[in-house]
Amino acid sequence: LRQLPGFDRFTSAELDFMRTFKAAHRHAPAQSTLFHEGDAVQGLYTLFTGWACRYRVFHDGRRQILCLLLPGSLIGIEGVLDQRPHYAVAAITDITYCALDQRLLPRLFREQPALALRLLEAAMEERRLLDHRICSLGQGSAEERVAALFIDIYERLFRLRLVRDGSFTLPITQQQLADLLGLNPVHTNRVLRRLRERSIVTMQDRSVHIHNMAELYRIAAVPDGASQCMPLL
Amino acid sequence: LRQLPGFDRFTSAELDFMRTFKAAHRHAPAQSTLFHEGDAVQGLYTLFTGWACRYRVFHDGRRQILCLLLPGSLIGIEGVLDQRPHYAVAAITDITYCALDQRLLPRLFREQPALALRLLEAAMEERRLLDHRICSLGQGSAEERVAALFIDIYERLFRLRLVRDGSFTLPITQQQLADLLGLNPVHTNRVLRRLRERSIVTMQDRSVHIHNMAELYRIAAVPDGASQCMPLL
DNA sequence: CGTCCCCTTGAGCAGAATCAAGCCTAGTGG
DNA sequence: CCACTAGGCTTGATTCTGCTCAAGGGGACG
Repeated sequence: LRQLPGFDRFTSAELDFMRTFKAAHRHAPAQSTLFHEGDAVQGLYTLFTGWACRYRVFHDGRRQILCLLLPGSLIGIEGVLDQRPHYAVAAITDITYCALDQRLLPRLFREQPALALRLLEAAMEERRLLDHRICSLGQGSAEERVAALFIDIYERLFRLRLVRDGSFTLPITQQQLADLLGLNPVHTNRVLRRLRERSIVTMQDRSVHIHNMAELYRIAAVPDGASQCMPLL
Repeated sequence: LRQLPGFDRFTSAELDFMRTFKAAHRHAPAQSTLFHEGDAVQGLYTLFTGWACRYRVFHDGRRQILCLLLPGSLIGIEGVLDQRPHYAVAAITDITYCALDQRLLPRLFREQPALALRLLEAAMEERRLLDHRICSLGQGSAEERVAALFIDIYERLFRLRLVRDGSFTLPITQQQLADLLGLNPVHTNRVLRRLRERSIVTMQDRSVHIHNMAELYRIAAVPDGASQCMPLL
């Protein structure tokens, strides 16, 4: 992970600092829950390998997956801020992660301001993802949502060097996909079929192949950064 | 603003530090844009009075309002992180805001770790709001979304002491309400009518009156913190 | 071999979008 | 002072996207 651009900007002093706080290197099996909504979180985690997600469950069983967590994702900051998380975190695949000592954060802010700033940057990056998801859920049709999600995942995996020839593993069920997209699993399936029939994307055996990236972007209708200067009506 | 709980936890040294970086106290008229998507943001703002919002516009004119900004909200952190925002910010009402010097942040992290930590807390609080919105947009029916949004705004205004007897001003049009909810304005109107006819909420002349809070909470179906311990299927 | 989970497909329904028209208020200008 | 306009709100009629219910197929695993 350290090899990757974006993860390589640590000074050796910063790395030493982190190591003193590294409490444990753990792993968790697929489908296990790291913590529930309202639990006291007992540490700050960094995901090393595997997939996880943040999610919320409603009284009646509906579930919304808020965010996919990929290698490098920080998990459970609220624990260190003495808050209770309003969401749960579960491993999707088997995962390995690093657990940092809870008392890290105050010292980190005092002694390693550059690292602290990095933390804020990470939070802003996550906000960007959440904003995109809100646009997708609020304005997108089913097809647009699926396209936007695939692009979102593609781009994150690309930066992690986990894409080969427009293909990547996506170890989630269609049920989970539907919970990400705010769609019914049956309808999700139909949308996937249509995208397959039009030779744009196929999703099989936990892996996604993008055959027509340009068309996928067109469907997703993502507002690109340089876009609109429209007034607020 | 300083009087309010949550805003009163500053030491005088911290206040002095902030003041040295306070570049200007400005105001902007209703409907004006503070910055567009992709603009270089020239400072860090704190909203003092009035309402604003973060939003994105699609190629085809669809618009999603990401977040309402209320007094106390921090605006434009990415400017200080040398990033371009992926969203625009517009004033809804006339607003006044404080502009802080751009070079504040690195020094703040070096010299005022407690303040820096506060910044991270604020970011986490905003993430909580975004997570709720995602749940609302992804899983909620039109009625649930409206109820959840009213509760969300109610709770934020309550903390700002801007609620009286279950009533508060909400200076937005139904069009803008629809853009927040990811709904069609026509349908939004119909939902409002139904809630009015059932004596739950009325929205008139830019102000909202909640007549039956319990029922509103029931409709919103917000997953409460203490809730579910369900597995991820 | 049977069970369980996941994927797939069909039929029918419902919630929300779209299209279209009328109303009310505030602001503008003759 | 009044006609005119524009924006926002309200309502009806119709369409369609996505949901629900239901059933069958295939692979993995005990």
